Amino acid sequence: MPVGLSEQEIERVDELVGTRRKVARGMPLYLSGEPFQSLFAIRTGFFKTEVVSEDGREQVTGFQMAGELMGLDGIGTGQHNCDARALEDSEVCVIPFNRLSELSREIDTLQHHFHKVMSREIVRDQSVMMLLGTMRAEERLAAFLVNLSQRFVSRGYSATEFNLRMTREEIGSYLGLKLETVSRGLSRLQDEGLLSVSNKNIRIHKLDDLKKAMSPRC
Amino acid sequence: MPVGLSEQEIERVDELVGTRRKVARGMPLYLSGEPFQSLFAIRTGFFKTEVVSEDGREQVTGFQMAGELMGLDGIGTGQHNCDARALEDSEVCVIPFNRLSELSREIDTLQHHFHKVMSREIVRDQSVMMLLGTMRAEERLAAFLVNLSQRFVSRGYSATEFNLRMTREEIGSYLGLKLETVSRGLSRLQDEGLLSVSNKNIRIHKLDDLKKAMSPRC
DNA sequence: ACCGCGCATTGATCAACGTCAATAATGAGC
DNA sequence: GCTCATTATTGACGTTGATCAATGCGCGGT
Repeated sequence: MPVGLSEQEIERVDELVGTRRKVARGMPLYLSGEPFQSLFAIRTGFFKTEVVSEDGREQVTGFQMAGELMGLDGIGTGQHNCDARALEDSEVCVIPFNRLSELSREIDTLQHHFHKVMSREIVRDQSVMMLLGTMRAEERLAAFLVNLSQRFVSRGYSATEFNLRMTREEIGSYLGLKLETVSRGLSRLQDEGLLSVSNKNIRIHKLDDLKKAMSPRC
Repeated sequence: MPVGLSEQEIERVDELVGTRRKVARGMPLYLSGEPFQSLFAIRTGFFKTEVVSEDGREQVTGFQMAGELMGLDGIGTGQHNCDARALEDSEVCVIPFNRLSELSREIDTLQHHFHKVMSREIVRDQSVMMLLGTMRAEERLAAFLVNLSQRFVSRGYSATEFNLRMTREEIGSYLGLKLETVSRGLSRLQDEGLLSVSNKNIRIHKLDDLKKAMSPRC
């Protein structure tokens, strides 16, 4: 992942991320409470992370796709603090954390890179807080779809046509809404002509207008 | 902050956090968009952090008190991504980030400690996401007060009697509520006999019941 | 290809919270 | 100590999204 390394350094980073692991759709990569030992970089596939509170409430805290790092929440306590579950058959690289720590003490580019990744995770979480704290249902949905679109396009896929890997209920959990509200919101965006929904397939017709729909009503 | 260092290491960490800075009530410690250079550890006082979105929406993302670290959000982009503002006259230690990076490459206890702090920040943000996504107004308020109580008690102050440093509006922004809802919620908790509110002064009478009030209604 | 269950859509109703408004109380600054 | 602006409280009403319910559809598994 990091750039600007020497041949030799690249080799050492490569052997750091030696082992791989396949996770079948629906199966956990890790569960809350399990001892933390490794970070995971997604090679292929799609995951959700979910926290469960003491009183049984569940909340999806994020959806992760290829190239993204999972498990950062476990460093602080030495135990994973959320469940990570594959939304489709997936493959991850296993990154033993103590070896990452050692290596990042020697390769400062790697250290910087790792710090940046953690920091961006904090910023990402804060923007979700803003979404949950200030946006209305349809705005949240628009923001969610625009975010997905951008992440797909940065991976070389279409910005305007993609398949959702998660259910309405999971989207709702992530956005702080009930699944019915998600469904209604999608129908409404469709009625307004911004996109077409057919189950999990999304075709965005007016990406600009969808971005505008993230802001308070006209 | 870290423990288990040798005399010499402690000395080096001490000189890392050399300079201090006073921030008067209402003044910013840093603003969104400013270049990121340092982290800040609060010595005394009380801060809020606040993000402002493109369309002008504001959201308080946290309240920080003595011993807590601010500025982690700036590492990823090299710019601060939120405003940090003092809620009372405060003093912070300035921690130049590149020197922290260097030193943490040499002192692995420091490195581990720093990674844990960042990770805990991620976990904290996720629990706020859960609060915003799943809790009702009164539950959010109860959770907020219990959290404050715990943080005060871990600093040697009373768990049951303290002064809020922030306005109802700031509490509301943090909890995704309007200030009127915050005010009504506090009045309601008072009517139920769980606590007494007099402006910014809070006296918790039944901490256990307040904790129960964080869960869905009886 | 078929079956069955999980997932999605849509409608009707309701409660929670937001909005608007009026008033009261505080405390910061002079 | 006084004054004014800021902050807080409370009420009446409106809106949004949750809840309850019924139906339909699609996809995974065999």
